[in-house]
Amino acid sequence: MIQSVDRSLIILEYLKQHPKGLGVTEIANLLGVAKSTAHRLIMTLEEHGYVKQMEETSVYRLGLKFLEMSNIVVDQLNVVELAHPIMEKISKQTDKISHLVMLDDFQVIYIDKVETPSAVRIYSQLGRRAPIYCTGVGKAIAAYFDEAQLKRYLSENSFHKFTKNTYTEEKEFKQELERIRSNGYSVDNEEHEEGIRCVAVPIFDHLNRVNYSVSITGTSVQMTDQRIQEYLPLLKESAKEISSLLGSAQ
Amino acid sequence: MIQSVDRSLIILEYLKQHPKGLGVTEIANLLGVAKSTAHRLIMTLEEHGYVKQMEETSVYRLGLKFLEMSNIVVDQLNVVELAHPIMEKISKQTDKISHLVMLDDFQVIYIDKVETPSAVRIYSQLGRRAPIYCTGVGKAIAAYFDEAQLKRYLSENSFHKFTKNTYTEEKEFKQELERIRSNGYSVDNEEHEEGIRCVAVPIFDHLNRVNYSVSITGTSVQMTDQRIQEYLPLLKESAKEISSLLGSAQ
DNA sequence: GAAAGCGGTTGCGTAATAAGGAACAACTGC
DNA sequence: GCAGTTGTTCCTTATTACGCAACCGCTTTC
Repeated sequence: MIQSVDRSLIILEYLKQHPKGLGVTEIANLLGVAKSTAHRLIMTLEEHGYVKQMEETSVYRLGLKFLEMSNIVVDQLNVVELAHPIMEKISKQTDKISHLVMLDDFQVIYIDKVETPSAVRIYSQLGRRAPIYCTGVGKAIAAYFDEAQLKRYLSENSFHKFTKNTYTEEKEFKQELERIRSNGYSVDNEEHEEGIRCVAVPIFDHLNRVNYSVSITGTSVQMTDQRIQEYLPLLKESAKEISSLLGSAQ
Repeated sequence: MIQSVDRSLIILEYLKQHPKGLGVTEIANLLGVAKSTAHRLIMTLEEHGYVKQMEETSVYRLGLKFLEMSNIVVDQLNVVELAHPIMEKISKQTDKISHLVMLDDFQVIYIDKVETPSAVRIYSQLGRRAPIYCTGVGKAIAAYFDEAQLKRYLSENSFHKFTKNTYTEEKEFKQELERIRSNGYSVDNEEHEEGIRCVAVPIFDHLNRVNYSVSITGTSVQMTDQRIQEYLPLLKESAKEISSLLGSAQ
């Protein structure tokens, strides 16, 4: 591990956590280094566009370079290109948001979203990470973990209670995964965010592994059990289509 | 400038240019350093999620961390949140793509996009940079450069000819900016990409500066002059609305 | 109006780190 | 089975990153 590279990336992490920006002195204090050290690290990040100094306040914020790089990362994920038109169909037919997520380091990360103008407004979901155990999209993937993977997940994860509906017992969670495998879909019953419900199904790849899932998301008022049942055939068919585009035999 | 930080960010740039990924030896060769040096730089980037090693091929690619950071950057741009519902209205009423762009280092960068399922498919525009002189969105901003700014832009810019419609003469370009100020809108007449036309208008901020613009984009078949005239009232009204949300008196 | 304090920035000498080389392991191709 | 290549690890040393001091600009206080 190279200390100065590590430090510069930690600066980026602090700026992530402080959206209004941070000054040189604050960054030096947070990092535990001299102001001149912090300044030089920041200057190097600024040179490459990863940070930007605000004109009036002199504080530094994350730079637009991340948008560029993000664009490239998304382009590398061929599942996004394959799934997008199918998600547009889902969103149009249900007038709801459709999300595509990917498993990464025992969390899910939102890699695409399609919405309609009247769909409930949830901003900047792309790039957002979320837990597995209390999201529909996460549970839809976890249901297909192999035994070793599930064991490792459960040993590393802690069941934080986001809402009154969040599962916090390992046994309950395992039973829920059982139900999901049986039903072929999962539901986030306001387990992660109050007022938000979604239904999700897994996407299988050419090796029949599940690293992605696709969902329909709405408010808990909109997403009644009956409505979910109505949407399920479309969602399952869509996931099947995406899976087959990825080379799955399922 | 800290050399090892600089090097690690240059590695990211190489990975941006090589979407299929690069191995340690290739990166070392491109950087002109020893394999062990390259390896340690890459390991540090990987530790923070900025690169990821592919399982089968051992090559490194850009990591998902960029999606996360991009999410934060977009959240910091309040113009995106303010403009988005208005862009949805534009896209719905015109059945075309609406783009929001921002000026950055004498280029424009796409910071939001709204599309409909039947709109022409242009992937991963978000985060993409484009020239000012041959895009509707860029010209809509450049038309409002002050004299010093325009002078600096013209001294730094080179007029690469993307299509047969691209302006390559400074005089022609200046005359075009004059027309845009007079008309209150600009048109990209397949100047940047063959087959793509757009109409764009500037967005004024509270200091009456123009750092953003919003557009309607479609194929050249769809975006006839007549159709553009039809769309203009909606687009101008929308830009006015966004401008006033940003505190502009215009 | 002057002084104190704070933040951002710069330059220099030195301590600590980053760098390269060598070696090793794993894999591929002939 | 061997040669070649790539990725990875460890150790010594050369080079860089670091911290300190000083400076500049701005704001606040007296």
